[in-house]
Amino acid sequence: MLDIRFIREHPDVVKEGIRKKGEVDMIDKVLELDASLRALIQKGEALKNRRNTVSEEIGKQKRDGKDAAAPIKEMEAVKNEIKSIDEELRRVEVTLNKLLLAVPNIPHPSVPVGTKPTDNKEISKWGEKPVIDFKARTHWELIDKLGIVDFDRGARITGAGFPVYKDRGAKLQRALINFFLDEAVARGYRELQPPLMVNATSATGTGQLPDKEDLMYTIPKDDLYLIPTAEVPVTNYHRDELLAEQDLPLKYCAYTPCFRREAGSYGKDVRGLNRLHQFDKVELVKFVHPGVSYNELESLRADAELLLQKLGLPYRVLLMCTGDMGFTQAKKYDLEVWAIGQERWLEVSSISNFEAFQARRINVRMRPRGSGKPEFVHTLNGSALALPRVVAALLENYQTPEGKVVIPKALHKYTGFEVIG
RNA sequence: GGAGAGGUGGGUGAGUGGCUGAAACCAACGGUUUGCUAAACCGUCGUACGGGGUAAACCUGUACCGAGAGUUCAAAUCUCUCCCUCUCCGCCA
Repeated sequence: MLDIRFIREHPDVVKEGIRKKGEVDMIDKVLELDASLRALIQKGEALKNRRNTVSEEIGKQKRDGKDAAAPIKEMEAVKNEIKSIDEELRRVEVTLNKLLLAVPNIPHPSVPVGTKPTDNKEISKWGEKPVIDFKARTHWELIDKLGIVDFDRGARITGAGFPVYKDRGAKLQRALINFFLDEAVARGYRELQPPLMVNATSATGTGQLPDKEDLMYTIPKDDLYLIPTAEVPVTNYHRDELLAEQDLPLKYCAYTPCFRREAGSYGKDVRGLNRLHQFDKVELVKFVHPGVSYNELESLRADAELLLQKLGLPYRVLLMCTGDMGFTQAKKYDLEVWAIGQERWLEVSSISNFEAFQARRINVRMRPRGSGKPEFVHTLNGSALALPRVVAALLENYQTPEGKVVIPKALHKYTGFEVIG
């Protein structure tokens, strides 16, 4: 959510930002509602002022034993007027709020303007694509051969996109989760284990609701949502809190399964582990001072990149263009890892600065040192990392001519084995 | 799921219809003292949205004591509904 005052004072900047993201511009309507809301507030407040003054008078007169019938009569009329203005005000407020929740975050000036994947800017690359003298298998071919993930039985148990990991496949998952968490904790992130279901308020706070409801699995009977990412519960961890400036930045990491409906996906995108309805991820979340959020974004990116480096997986960093960014983000990087079997880049991390967009929705502020007024913090998050595609890249890039897979050294102490197959 | 107790400012916690935006304490912040630290003492100290002020200061209005509705001229305070927390019982991994 954007600051209504900012919208009021810089409508053109906001409209430009919305246009760049390719979203619907409802700013004129917002301004119109805002103006009538403020008119109603002023009218109502004048009447309430009258009510308060006269009521005080009545109290005084009664204490003095005087008759107060006349002012009481007057106040009955005022009371009704206040009530009808409040009702109208409420209606306008609800409409305005609904609209404001649907206004996207505006992109940072450094974000390239564009709508297509080719408008994303590659800003760096790490590692060399492996060179091999045999035909590389895809990870689903390797999985089939090694028997470490069972898609068919998963589909029988639940449905497509819910694989069962087994034997060394299961152990590899567990190893990666532990590796990612240990690395995060070593870099100053506090480990949280949050709920896997959230209520509607939390989902609205991070921006999944109202517009992305179809992304999530819902539990209608209890009015809950399965989390699509740990971002949702972890960012809401400090909802409605006033933080102390000296406690910032607050850095958290959390491992959770993630649940996504992914309606409408098809083709090679969904082969094997490329896109699942349930997958594991370690997420990093930061609450930071608004003045330093772009530095924090870079260090968050570095934290995620380090994992890929330790795993020896070649990757590239993309600065996402305005059209490829989500509704809530001001700036976003994607990390994409090279998978030799599929000969394509796989997104394994998405690292974003939301500025105050989420903080305003979830009402997380910090009190500046000294006597300043509370300010909204900035929130950021990044995957570090999403497991299935890391597994996919690991299998494909570290395969041997015989179809075995060598485990990178950084994982040995977590897996307890050095090769699969 | 059943019974009971409770939800007040950054925190603890007073407050049962008008003089309460809210005592007191703690924390925080500013200062005095001190060789430094600590302690002690003095002072400041809720948030949001308006209006005034060139503006910081400051003055002023309204709202907010879990959420919503109601009673009343007037609600933190009375009534109802809902949410949450705690205790006991039941069920259960």
